[in-house]
Amino acid sequence: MSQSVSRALHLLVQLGNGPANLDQLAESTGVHKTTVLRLLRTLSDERFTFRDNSNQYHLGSRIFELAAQATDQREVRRIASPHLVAFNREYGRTTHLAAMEGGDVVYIDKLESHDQIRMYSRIGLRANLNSTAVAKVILADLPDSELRTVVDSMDFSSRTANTITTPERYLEEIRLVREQGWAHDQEENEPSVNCIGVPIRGASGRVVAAVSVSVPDVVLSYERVLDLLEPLQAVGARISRDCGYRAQP
Amino acid sequence: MSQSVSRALHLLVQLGNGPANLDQLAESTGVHKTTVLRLLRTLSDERFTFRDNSNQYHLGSRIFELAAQATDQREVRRIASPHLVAFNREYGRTTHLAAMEGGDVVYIDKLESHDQIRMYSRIGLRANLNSTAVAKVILADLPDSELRTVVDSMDFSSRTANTITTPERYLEEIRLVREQGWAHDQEENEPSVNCIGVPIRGASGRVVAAVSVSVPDVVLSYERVLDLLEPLQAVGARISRDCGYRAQP
DNA sequence: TGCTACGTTGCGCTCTATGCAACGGTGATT
DNA sequence: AATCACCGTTGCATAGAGCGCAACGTAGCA
Repeated sequence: MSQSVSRALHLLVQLGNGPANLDQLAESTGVHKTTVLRLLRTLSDERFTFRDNSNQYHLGSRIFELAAQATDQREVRRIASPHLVAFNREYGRTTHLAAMEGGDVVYIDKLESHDQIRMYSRIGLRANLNSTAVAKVILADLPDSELRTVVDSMDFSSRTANTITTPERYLEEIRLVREQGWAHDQEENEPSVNCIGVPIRGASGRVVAAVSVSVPDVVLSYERVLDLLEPLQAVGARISRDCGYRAQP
Repeated sequence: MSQSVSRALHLLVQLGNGPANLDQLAESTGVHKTTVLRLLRTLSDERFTFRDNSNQYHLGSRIFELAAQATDQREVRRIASPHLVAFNREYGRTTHLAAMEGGDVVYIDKLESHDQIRMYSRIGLRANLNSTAVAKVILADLPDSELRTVVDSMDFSSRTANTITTPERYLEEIRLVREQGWAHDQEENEPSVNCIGVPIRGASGRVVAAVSVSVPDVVLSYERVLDLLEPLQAVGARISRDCGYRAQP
């Protein structure tokens, strides 16, 4: 469909067979040397390729980065599952696993609480960015520039008296989350429901998902929910480890 | 430099953050939705991305393939080194490690024999495609279409009386190599020098390099060189294993 | 010192890639 | 059940991006 893109991709595939120089790539892809040079420049700008001292082109670090991230994404749910089940069995609280999809934070797994009370949430549903612990945890890992973009187009509609409704207040909250490494939601998303969330990191070191527990305050007060923080962090660490994350890389 | 390529790469980077649909990608990259669609089609054609049932785009299998291949390439020399040293210490023969670079097969490591005789070869030097065991082993792993291309533009100049000088004869030889899993060079590259080579496979399953031993017939007859085949295959298997290769995937 | 091989650049033309506007299907909402 | 909104998709016409050519520069080799 798109000629130059197609050609660039063929170059990458070709480099998969081993390093090569301009002429070799030009011949094996049937593209003019000049064009190959310019395509490789673009590829190199984005670290999809690089050139060594002897003018040989190689596949670049971005390929590894993307592969690591993609693996993380594909695997989290499967890897997290047993840990979430164990956690849910022991503490019996509503447990959510959420991940970034496009501009949204989406619930990708959910375990119900053992008591009668059910939360309104469903796998596949979008989590409110401004009022949930999982969203805070995930957004906190974004670089500032991207965070800005997301926050700028965020819907700050109020869901309870505690909902954060301004960008300024939200960015402050994100600062806190970054500092302490976990997030809370004190009746911000649903009245009388408190929630805490922790990040899951993958082999790439980036946050790939978040786990949270939600508890109605008729069951546990906010202070008692905080007792769950330590075990929740432990679960998060275990899942991260299984996803290939190594602390302080 | 190249607008559409640059945009396509940004899409890949964006998808590294998680799956996304058209509109989300259009917004995050600042490119018109229509254009994003067309770029993604090209990317999907080459398996760099794919689309799931709910129209979410994800990073595709090609990324993993490339990452695996690139890792293989980067690591072979380092991984092979101790094995080659051990083999060379035990059998004392000239040992070569070669890999595909561009359209060439290049020596990427060499260990000298313990006797006085030295071969004319050097790390970085290109191996003759039509007359060396390492080249035969590496080319034998190429898909037929690529093999054809290489053979068509191959230099079949004769180096000894035994050198293969026709494409037909060479393709026949490759068939043999594929069948038996190793290659020989009976005084085809240098007069009075016999050689056998075996493949190294990486995590991707593809041949990423080849190891060979070369012995002047004043030192060992061709038949005695064949005694080295089994230990050489063992070394090849060990290196392959360390490169992440798992037999019969 | 001359030669060859290869990376690189400027230029002008062509064809590709792009944005627009409109269509159609699907799923959510009331 | 009906309507609406959302989102993927297509045809078209234009702009300008990408292309190949030819020439230059340079490094390595004989």
